[in-house]
Amino acid sequence: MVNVSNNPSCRESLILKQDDWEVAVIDLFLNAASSFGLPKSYGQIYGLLFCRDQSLALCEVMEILQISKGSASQGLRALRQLGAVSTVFEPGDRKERFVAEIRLRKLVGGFLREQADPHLDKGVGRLKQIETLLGNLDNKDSFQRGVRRHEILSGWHRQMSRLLPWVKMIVG
Amino acid sequence: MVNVSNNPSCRESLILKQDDWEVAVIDLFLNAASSFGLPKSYGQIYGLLFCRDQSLALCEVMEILQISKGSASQGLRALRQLGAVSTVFEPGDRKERFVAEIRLRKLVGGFLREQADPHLDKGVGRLKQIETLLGNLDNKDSFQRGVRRHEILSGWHRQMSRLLPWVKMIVG
DNA sequence: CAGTTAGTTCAAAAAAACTTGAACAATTTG
DNA sequence: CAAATTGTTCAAGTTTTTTTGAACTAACTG
Repeated sequence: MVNVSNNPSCRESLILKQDDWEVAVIDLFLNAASSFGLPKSYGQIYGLLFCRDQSLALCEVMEILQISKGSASQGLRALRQLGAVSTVFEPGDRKERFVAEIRLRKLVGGFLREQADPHLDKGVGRLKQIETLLGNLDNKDSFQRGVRRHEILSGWHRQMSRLLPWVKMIVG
Repeated sequence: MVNVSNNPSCRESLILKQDDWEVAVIDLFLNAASSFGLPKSYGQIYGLLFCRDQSLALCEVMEILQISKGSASQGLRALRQLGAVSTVFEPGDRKERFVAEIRLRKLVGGFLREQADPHLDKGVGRLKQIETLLGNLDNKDSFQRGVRRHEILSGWHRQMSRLLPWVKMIVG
């Protein structure tokens, strides 16, 4: 096995080789990422790390997946932010190395924290804004209709807020 | 109040007028649609119908939201498919008219049925494919690693499948 | 049955999202 | 401290998604 890498600083040999099953798993995560509204490259990166026992460095991720430095850097940062990957420093190595978080509870928790919770918070602000607009209204019919809609939305908001803790619990 | 419409066949007067609070609600749904991975126009259309007591026809949706016939047609079809809008025929009117479904349970149920369930089903196929690829493998280490990953993914799949009925229950 | 009207379809245009890579900052090594 | 290494940033390029609108089908109407 020769060094597939063009970058002499990047680790050589077996680590840069992907098995067929790994390609399939990475593709699975690529699709999953899309359907969660995340860029495909995030899915690929997570999928690669998910497959490996050993941590990988940014340059290895780049070369195995054939993606640019920018994508790898941004993807790894976002995944870390989501709690889906964590960093490891190996002694005598300057490079930051990455491993996948594989506990579903942590993955779901991170996703909800970073994606769902902010939406619910923004929702509170939007509901307040709608109240304000209803306050400035003199048309009686429209006002009553608006109040009813505001009540419905508030109810939905409450139910969604109740749901999230259960999701974390059932998955965890 | 004059007829805002350019299309003489489309209903005139008050119905084409939007209040400020309606604009805000429509914008809320526009954003919500994006974050569920649906086109923004779907959110706008749903939001408009959500605000109204009276059913609206395709041409009214077009004119109020200032979107094209194609968008309105496709959006209404997709929303109906999701169970988020339903159609009404008023006697003596050839046009199909639309109203929003506002029961959260129905909305969530439709979304899960059309979006989540198909992904879980596809997941079964993907897991089978990975098994097959592992079968064709002679490298012992890679095989064992692949089997472990397959087990993890199967576990996740099972947990997600268990979760969905609960979501429908808690929201309903 | 010719003329309207309601609604669908889909190729092309527009907009949005994602990726790239070169310039940059920060750190380490000789 | 100069050179090398690691990683970030972001404007520009690419790809994907969404929207448009003109051509079309179907169904009603006088």
